[in-house]
Amino acid sequence: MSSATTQASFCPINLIAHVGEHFMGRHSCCYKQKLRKGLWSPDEDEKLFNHITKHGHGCWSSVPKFAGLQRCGKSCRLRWINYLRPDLKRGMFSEEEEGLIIELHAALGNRWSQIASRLPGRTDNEIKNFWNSCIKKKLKQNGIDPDTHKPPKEDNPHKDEPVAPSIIENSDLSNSGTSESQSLSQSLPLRFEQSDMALNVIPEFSTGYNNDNTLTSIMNLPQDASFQPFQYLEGGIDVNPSSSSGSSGNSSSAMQLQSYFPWSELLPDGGAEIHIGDEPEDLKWSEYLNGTIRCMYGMHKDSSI
DNA sequence: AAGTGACTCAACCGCGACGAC
DNA sequence: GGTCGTCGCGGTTGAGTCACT
Repeated sequence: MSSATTQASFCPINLIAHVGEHFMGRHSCCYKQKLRKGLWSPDEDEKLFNHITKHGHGCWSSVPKFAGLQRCGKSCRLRWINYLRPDLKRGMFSEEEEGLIIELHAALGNRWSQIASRLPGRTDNEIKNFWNSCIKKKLKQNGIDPDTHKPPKEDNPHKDEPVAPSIIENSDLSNSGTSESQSLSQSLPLRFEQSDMALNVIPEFSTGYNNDNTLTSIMNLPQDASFQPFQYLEGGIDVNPSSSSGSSGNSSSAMQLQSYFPWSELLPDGGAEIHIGDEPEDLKWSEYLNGTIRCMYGMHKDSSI
């Protein structure tokens, strides 16, 4: 069920029938003031929307009073943020958004508000629901623990390796959005190998945000002569096997990578840095991201997230 | 048509952080 | 330093919907 189909009770343009009289119990504060709780009626939505678009929300606790609502400020704030805000994006999550959510969750954990801040038009609540209802399931189906972003411990060939130094504690991404000028120094050791995979050499990725708020993934290419970047970055790219088969070492792989991703940069150590956000618009984002995710998670080529 | 279980998602709840006094 | 009010966050709940029998 898409959010679009269920959010029909009100939209600023369209008032659609909605059954409104719900009193499901009250906050203590709401009880004291005999405030309403539960689902919002179209009338309430309209009052709140009109008030905030005219006057802004200011102090949330005073909003219900000035908007003529029998609600607590907290409830008004939630309704505005999750439903009435005009900049909200509606409908299903795109593949690109889904991939980004997974990547950000790997870095940030359940910090939904920070994840939401990287997805314009999406709310933390929406992303949290999407994660819990869809992505978790898909990752499990692909043999990935959604909490650790790794295969379950018993199947993890790297289980004896030190656990990724807490991505959350160490990553710049974990800093609350106060400073977007994070460097790219923190690594996300999402690297593992599965013998039954078509892809048997998994490059290691690091991600972070640049000063300009673009997301960058650094792919540390393996020191392996057999590495062919397009085993990983597949999708929408015409891979010429003869050109990649001659690759010897990560340096040439990186060069190949850059020849297909001209906005990427070669790094001094032979790796390549991909700037997500700098790519030409005509690139199929989903295809690129799919490749990235498969890469990060070491999925079988044919598996889908 | 009715019953049931799975699923989705809007909204609630409780808590911590923060600032003002 | 203590108290209070406000805000924002993450976890949880439960009504509504759908699919299946």
